[in-house]
Order: sequence, then C-alpha cells, then structure tokens
Amino acid sequence: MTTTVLLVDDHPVVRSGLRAVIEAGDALTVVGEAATGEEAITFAGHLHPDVVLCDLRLGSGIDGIRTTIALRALEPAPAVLILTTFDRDAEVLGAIEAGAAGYLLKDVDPEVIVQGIHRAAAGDMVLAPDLAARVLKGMRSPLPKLTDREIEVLRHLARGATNKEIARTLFVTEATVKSHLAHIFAKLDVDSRSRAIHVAQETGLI
Amino acid sequence: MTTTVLLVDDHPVVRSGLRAVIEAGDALTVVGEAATGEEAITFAGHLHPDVVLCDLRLGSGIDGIRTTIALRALEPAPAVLILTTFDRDAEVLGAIEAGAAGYLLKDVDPEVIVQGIHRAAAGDMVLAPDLAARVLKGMRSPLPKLTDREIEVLRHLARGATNKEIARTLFVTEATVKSHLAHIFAKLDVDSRSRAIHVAQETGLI
DNA sequence: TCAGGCCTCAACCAAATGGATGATGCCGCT
DNA sequence: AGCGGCATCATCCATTTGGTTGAGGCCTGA
Repeated sequence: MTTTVLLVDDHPVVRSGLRAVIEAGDALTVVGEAATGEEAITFAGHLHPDVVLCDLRLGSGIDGIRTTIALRALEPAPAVLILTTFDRDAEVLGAIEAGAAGYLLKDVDPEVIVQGIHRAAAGDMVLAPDLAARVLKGMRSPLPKLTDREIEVLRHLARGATNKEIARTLFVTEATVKSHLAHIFAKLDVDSRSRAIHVAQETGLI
Repeated sequence: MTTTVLLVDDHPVVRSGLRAVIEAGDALTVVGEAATGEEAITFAGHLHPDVVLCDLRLGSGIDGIRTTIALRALEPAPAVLILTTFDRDAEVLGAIEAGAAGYLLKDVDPEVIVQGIHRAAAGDMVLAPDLAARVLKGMRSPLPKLTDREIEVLRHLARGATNKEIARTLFVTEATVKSHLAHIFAKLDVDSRSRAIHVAQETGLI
C-alpha cells in the first residue's frame, strides 16, 4: 500500500527534483504533476492522490492558498502540504486556515520532505521546525485585519505614491486618503508610510 | 567526450531536479553539487567542470555574482550559467559583467536548460528569450551607481527608518542623512523616500 | 429599528520631509 | 600640487506628512 502524491509547482525543474527525491524510496509514488493551481484541482479530482505537495507561489493563475481551499473541498479530500521558499507569516496562517496539513520550506533536506509527506498522509500536522514558533507567535498576535479599501491604499503606498496621487487614482479627496492611512498606521502600529510599507511586506500583507 | 557540469544551488530539491534533467540525456555529466558559493569555488578548482550552473541567490554566504567572478578567475575558467527565479535588471547586468556566459530563468522547460548548457560550453552567450530585450533595455539606461554609504542609507530607508533614526544609527547628523538622501533621490530620479524604496527594490538595488 | 463598521470628507496643528545652496575635510589619482 | 569624488554638516524655506477630532451617509447584522 503505497502513498500517492500529486506535485504542484510552476517550475519543471523543481517538479523533477521533488519526483526524484520522493521516488528515491519505495513507499511513495508520484501519480501526477501540475504546473498551475487549476491543473492541480483537475488532476486531483481524477487521480485521488493521498497527498498534494503544493508550491505557495504558482506564477500565473490562482495561488497555493486558493488551490488548497479547492483541494480540501474535494471528496475524498487529499492532505495538502504547502511547500515554499519564503516564510511570510500571513501566508503560513493563510495556508493553515485554508486546511493545509502543513508547511515546509524548500531548502530543507530531501528526507524531511519525505517524512513530511508520510506524516501528512497519516493526518498529522507538519510544520518546518523554524516555522512552528513563528506560527504560534502569529497566532498570539494575529495580523490586524485591514479592509479592502485599506489594502488598496497600502498597495499604492508601496509603489511610492503620494497622498495626492493615491487620491487621484481612487477618485477621493486627500482627506479620505489620510483617513485610510491613519487607520492603516494604527492597525499596523507604525507612524510613517515607510514603516507601514516595510511591515506590510514583511508580514506578506501585500 | 561528455560535457561536465557543476551544480550550485542552496536548495537540495532544486539540485536533484537539475541533476535529473541534465542526466536524462547522455551528453552531459553532473560532476558535483555545491550548496554555497564558497563550496562552488572549491569544488570547481578540483573538478574542473566545463560549465557551472549557478543560482543567483544562495541563501547565506556570497551570492551568485561574486561566485561567478571567483569562478571566472580560475584556470581553466568554467563557463558560468546563471539560473534564477527572478529577473531583476540589476542582477542580469551584474551577472553578465561578472563574466557569466548567460542567464536562464528557473521556470523554463528542462530542454532549454540542457540546450543552454551545451551552448555555454561551446562559448556562446545564453539569454532566456524574454530576458534579452530587458538586458538590452538595461544597457541603454544603466542603473545609477550608488556609493557604499548611499546603499547603507537606502537599506535603513527600506526598513522604514526616519532621518533621525538613520542619523543615530550611522552616528552622523540629520543634515548628513538628508544630504545622502538628496543624492540618492537624484540618482534614482525620484522625489520621495517611498518611491526610492520602491525603485530600489524593483531594480534589485537592495 | 438600532448599533456598528466602513467610506467619505473637513479643519487645524505639529513634525518630518524635500529642495537649494554652500562649506569643510579627506582621499586617491594625475 | 591640484582636481574630483565622497562624506560630513549647516541654514532657509515650501511642501508633505502624521495626529486629532468630528461628522455625514451607507450598509449589514442583531
């Protein structure tokens, strides 16, 4: 009884690497490879893998989190193991909330990945050691929830726009932009646009 | 007469993938794998590979560009093929200037990588199609050269520091910081710290 | 229906930022 | 010796930004 795995990554090279690593032993079988989230959902619906190993960033198309949500809605639902290069807090939480069985960094050793797949298949949670603490920290002080409008303003901010420019782009007055910014600053606990940008980027908010 | 290749990437999974892809044919042989730039330089000195396939971002330690410079100083010098996920203009130019034979994006198909290695071994330049135009564009408007001190200030800027904070950290007065900023803004052709941060990040300056 | 959240706008004030200009000292190169 | 580039600092001034307070309209869920 071998555990079946579906690989999801937009880089062919990474897929090859994962396949090589995973099939080195004989307890795991790669039953398919998808390059996009859409492909992953389709393939999983037909192949019914035990575990889906999914990159968080999938180039074009839907991202790993949305893919996870769709995969978890399948019947039977595969365990979803998120694999990525970056460790942004917001995304860790997002993936877990979306029903992922865990989260591994790409730079770990092959056997860690193999072990992770086995544990995910068994229903365990899988967190890269250096991430567990961060996730818990994130749980303790959950990321402030910005409104859609605030996120929008934040994006313009990060592109270096002035209040005047943001106001023009959004068809509102500067007063409104300032109001949004005041709220954003309060939620992020900062007192300057530069620091707001920094925090937003660090936490994966944008 | 097979072409020998040394792999340099900080991710074991990616190395496995590259090895699988490269050794699928029989004209290429992977003679070694290095996880850091330092390792790469040592290994290349002993293994004398025809081509070094090197990631631009190598986690800790020296980066791909510095590694390239060191590799090209070896005797005999291997052809260095840069491989990376991102296509930051500054780094493309940096790699070429450092003596790289070319530059490939990680999300290309395996056969493109194999072809690239063959062409690099033959002494050709190798540029991912979607990058060639960008490189030329970058040639036309070369990135402004910031001084070490300016880069230092820019880093603090990107972390959201105020002029006062930067001044304290660098043990200079605010006037000096403002002076550096004025120069930075002029060189980057911007007029606000936010936009300076944005440009610096986009061009890979920091 | 009412409370609360969100988006919108306004006015006022303090502080930070950006622009312009100039000066000093150091270092390396010619 | 002289020149240019760099880092340092200063002053003056206009603009931008951030902080505060308050308010009206809209929608949603209780």
